[in-house]
Amino acid sequence: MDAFYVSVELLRRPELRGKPVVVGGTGARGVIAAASYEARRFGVHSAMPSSTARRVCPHAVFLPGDHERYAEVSAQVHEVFRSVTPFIEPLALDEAFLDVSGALRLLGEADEIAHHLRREVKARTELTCSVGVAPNKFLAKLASVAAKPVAAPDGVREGKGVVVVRPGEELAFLHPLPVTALWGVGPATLERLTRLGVRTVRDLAGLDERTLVAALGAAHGRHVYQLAWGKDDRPVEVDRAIKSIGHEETFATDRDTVEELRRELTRLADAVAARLRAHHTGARTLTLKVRFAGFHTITRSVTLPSPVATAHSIVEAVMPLLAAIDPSPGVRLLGVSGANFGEPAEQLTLTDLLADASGEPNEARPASAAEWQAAELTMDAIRSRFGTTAIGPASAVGAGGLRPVRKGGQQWGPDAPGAPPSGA
DNA sequence: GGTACTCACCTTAGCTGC
DNA sequence: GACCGCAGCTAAGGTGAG
Repeated sequence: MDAFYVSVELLRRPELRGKPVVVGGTGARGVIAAASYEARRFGVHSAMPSSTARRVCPHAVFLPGDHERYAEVSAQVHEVFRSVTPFIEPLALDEAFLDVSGALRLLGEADEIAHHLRREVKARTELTCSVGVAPNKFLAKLASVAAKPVAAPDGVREGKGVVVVRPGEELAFLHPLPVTALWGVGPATLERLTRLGVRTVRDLAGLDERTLVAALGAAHGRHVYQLAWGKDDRPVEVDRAIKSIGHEETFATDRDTVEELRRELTRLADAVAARLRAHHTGARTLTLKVRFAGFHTITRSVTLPSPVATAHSIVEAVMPLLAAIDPSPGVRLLGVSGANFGEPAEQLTLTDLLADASGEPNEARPASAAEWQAAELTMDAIRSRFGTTAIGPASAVGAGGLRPVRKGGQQWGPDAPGAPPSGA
């Protein structure tokens, strides 16, 4: 999708069409999620700090993001995809790989299918998308980039909409591109490649594979070398199982006591646990992430004997890691994630819980793991009926009241004080 | 001096068991 | 008993994508 988040906002605000519009964090610590092509002319791009964007494009209209709305539109787009093929690998809310090799007889050549998709997406959502067609995923991705509109300082050029790379044309398409076009070449790899005199994909393809392995490591070096020759045999994966679930949050102001951090940790753990239970799984490895005021970031992890799926168990396991950290320099971000999935040791259902409700009165003793699980299952039930703000762990409540964590709820940084919350 | 969130994957190092 | 090589696991950090 082209400038997806901005395009969705423009459906509600058509008077902003043709103007520089950006979507993202409104607070001092926010970043840009998407910029209209008119804003990109001034150098605004996604992941740019909002403060920088305001400086380089002060006349742009800044809008908070609405993750839930984008997910709804994304679902509509994916319905269009499913009308063409069941072989879909979602890459992001606004991007997916489609294996259309099985639809060729029914719908025509791949480029005809691409135009069909663009028409259907436009008819369904009023949004435009760009489609890349190629023999493999990596080239299709690059072709879709080549199909997009271009923002130059002198104006916005309309994109081709569809770019097809036919078998035999791969290297002619690929080799003139800058090496940063390759998947896996970010700032760190670029610096190493620049030291080897590499600027274009052609330069890279001209190197010996062993040279690349020496410079980038075995896996990365071999991978990048294969890509430089247009080789990518990864299939379109329809059911990619997730391997980790996590939440992290940058605070509007730094936290500097363990007690404050414990409250934040409980909120984050509650959100992680709820998602683990929604996936009917638990996590054995728990990772704590702390970013200090100076942006130095550390991670600490622990692997448990068996998987857990309650906020209580997560906090209990991670709290010693947090307690060993000195928060006095100020902590700007806290995160917690779970991985190494497996079935949680004690797996109650809501039915078990209701059957137990007639049991004996509680004594003055700490709650058991099963009781914590029962309590959190009850929270799941209440939230599914009354919404995520209906209930939360008491130990997570701070001066600002209950602030539930939702996936994507604070995607682009803390809101500006006084501004309407993102998604409002 | 400013840099979000989520997820995947890799590298390196240390430890353990065989 | 000491040592070596290897595999497997864990921990921490880094890189990259969208």
